[in-house]
Amino acid sequence: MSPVRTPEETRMKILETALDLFHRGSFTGTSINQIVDKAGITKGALFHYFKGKNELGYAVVEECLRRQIQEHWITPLATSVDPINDMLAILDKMSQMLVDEPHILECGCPLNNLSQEMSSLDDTFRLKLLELYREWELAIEKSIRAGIDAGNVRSDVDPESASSAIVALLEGSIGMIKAHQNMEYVSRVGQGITRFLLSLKP
Amino acid sequence: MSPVRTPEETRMKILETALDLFHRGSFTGTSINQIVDKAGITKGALFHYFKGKNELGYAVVEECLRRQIQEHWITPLATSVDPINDMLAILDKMSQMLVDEPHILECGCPLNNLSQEMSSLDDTFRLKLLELYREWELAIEKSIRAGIDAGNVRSDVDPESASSAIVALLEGSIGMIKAHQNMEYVSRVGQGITRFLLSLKP
DNA sequence: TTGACAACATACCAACTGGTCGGTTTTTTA
DNA sequence: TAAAAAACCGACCAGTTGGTATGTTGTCAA
Repeated sequence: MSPVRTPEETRMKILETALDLFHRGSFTGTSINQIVDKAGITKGALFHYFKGKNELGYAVVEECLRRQIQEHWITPLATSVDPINDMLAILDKMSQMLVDEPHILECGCPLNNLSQEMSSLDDTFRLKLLELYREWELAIEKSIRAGIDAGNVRSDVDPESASSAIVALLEGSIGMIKAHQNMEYVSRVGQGITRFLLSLKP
Repeated sequence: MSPVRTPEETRMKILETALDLFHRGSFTGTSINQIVDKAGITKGALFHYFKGKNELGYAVVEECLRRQIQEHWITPLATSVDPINDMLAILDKMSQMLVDEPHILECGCPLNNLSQEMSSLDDTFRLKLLELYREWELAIEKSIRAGIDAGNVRSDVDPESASSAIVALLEGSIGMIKAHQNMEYVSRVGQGITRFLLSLKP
């Protein structure tokens, strides 16, 4: 007989439901009642695992969002010596995600959304999100250095400012995509991103 | 004797207070009570001028935010034939604004904030904000065309995708600045923006 | 088998939300 | 100058918010 209580799964269910609702709506705009309803649990369970709504948000950042960044950016770039082509490949995959999961077209990037919403309201949120951004930027920065050494990136590129600009361009683009909500804009801004990345090639 | 009731001023006061609170906080996170308190008026006055909170938001977009975009981007670029240098000059002015009005460092761009927050929640908001973005992009696009004709921009630059990427990069940058909240990051990402713009030069 | 504790459930709370409505005061119009 | 209309006030409303207190149920070690 399978156990009726699976605490790890319950916790995960809460985190994933919260992530999804924060993504589709917003942190402030999502109520605890919505989360417990959609997760099929009760407030008692939620407050058993998380001290409050903010703590739940922090956990979503540190567990869910960190995993996503790791998976999509940090791991693929970890051993890259040709970051420009590798990033273009990642963007191709992302672009495909926009087709497969259309709600991303409307809802944007969960990391960006949460950062835009909470950075000016709660410093703990801001710092936790900033940490993710730093990890992301550093992964790109490191790969650019490797790319320069391997002769795949122009030697006059400054890895620091380039990686910051790349992250800013990507987050800005996904934000604009959310406002446009159509694939024509996606390909238009995609061309712009591609041109920028190619301009870093020797 | 000066009139005790100045309806135009009252309406403006409401709009400006709402803009400021939406900017510092968010649309959803700002209550009507906050707005009327800070504006020194009452709910009766607010609902006399605006049917509801959403209508007030729409008016903020169409009146306040449009004016800001016009003032900072559209007018300066209207007659430009050297858009790269002219945009760099605008960015210099923006950078100075970050020093003079430090709350922009924390609160970001009101247009970007509202767009990120409301695009997936309310289609009327999205379309009104999108209109502003289109005007902004078109102003840049037009100036790039003029720049190409005048020999100040590379002829292989696609004005459409380039203008989209520029707006995305700028909005992304101001969003990242909001997460970082320090001037070092501003100059770092500023270098990245500068490099991108200069890469469009012949 | 039995405590002890973790894992839930549920009823409840004060504070706040956007919005309404009847009334008063000022301004404009006829 | 009278009446109509615009400008504004503030008490009130039903619904929702994040959070709590108290209880019940399942699990597992001793």
